[in-house]
Amino acid sequence: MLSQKCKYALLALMALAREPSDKLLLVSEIAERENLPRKFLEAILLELNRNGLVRSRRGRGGGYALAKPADLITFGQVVRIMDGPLAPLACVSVNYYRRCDECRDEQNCEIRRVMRRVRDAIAAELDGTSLAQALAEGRPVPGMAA
Amino acid sequence: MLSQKCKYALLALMALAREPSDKLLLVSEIAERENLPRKFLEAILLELNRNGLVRSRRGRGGGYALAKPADLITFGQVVRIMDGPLAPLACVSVNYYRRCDECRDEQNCEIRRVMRRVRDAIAAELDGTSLAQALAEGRPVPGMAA
DNA sequence: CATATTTCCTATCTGATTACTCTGATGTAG
DNA sequence: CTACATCAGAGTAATCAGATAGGAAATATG
Repeated sequence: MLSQKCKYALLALMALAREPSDKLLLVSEIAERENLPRKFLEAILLELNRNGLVRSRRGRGGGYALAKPADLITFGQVVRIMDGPLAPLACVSVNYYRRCDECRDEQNCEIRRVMRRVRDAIAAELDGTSLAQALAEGRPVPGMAA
Repeated sequence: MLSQKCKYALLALMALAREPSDKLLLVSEIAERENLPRKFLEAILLELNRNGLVRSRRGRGGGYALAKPADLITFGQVVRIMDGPLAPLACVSVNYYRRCDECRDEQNCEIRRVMRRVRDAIAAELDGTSLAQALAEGRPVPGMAA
């Protein structure tokens, strides 16, 4: 399960993705729109900023915007920043690999084989979906009957 | 990420799945073979027993065996028992559904839509793989060249 | 320049969860 | 009866989740 932090990050990023790329949103605006705790959200946006997903401007007229186009930010990037590995076991993680302490023969571990497939399935979805795509799915083409 | 508990449970179940269905293994035997903390494993097997995946016999000559054939025990069952929901968000969980507190319009949540696909992908792998299958993948047909 | 605004940064807090261990009760075979 | 093994529950230390608090730094505006 994703942490609240990660979910909030995704909600905030989607809110920014809905705006024109030069429009700055205040933390408090995002918090209100998405119904999120303001202070916590502030910390989250800070982290997203440090990781280059978001850019900010301080002082009056300041706020946050996406640091790059919404089709270049994937769910996978966000989850990895906020929660770490996508993989169900560290020993099948591509970006956060770590050997299992108890493991004697990693190559022939059946559980690992299964979990690798799970990891790949998760990564395929999350790395294959950008903020822009998620947004587009939500707003189906007008005139296209349901 | 799966908990250690869940990983240990899978390791223990795979160990049992390798044995003939009537053979009882001691907790200490499993712990030694799989390199797991004995007391912790004991608690885990107890939980698997309560949930009907494993059967036990006490006293001298006792031990644990699978409660049903290895092809009827799926990874999904084990993970749900030990760690709960497979889904990345509770609001897309089939077995552990819970609404998000901050959510205003679940039907139109774009994040939810993405996470539903992730959940389905995870569930397809985990519910689609039994202990028997995992075992079979590990032991490729002899005579079949690599 | 003064001031209001807004992000940036560090620190802290509380409660829950994780990963175990300990002690003893209960059941079973010989 | 007794050695063996699971069953049961409490206990514990460390970590993490989910926040909040308070102030420093930057910036637009008058």
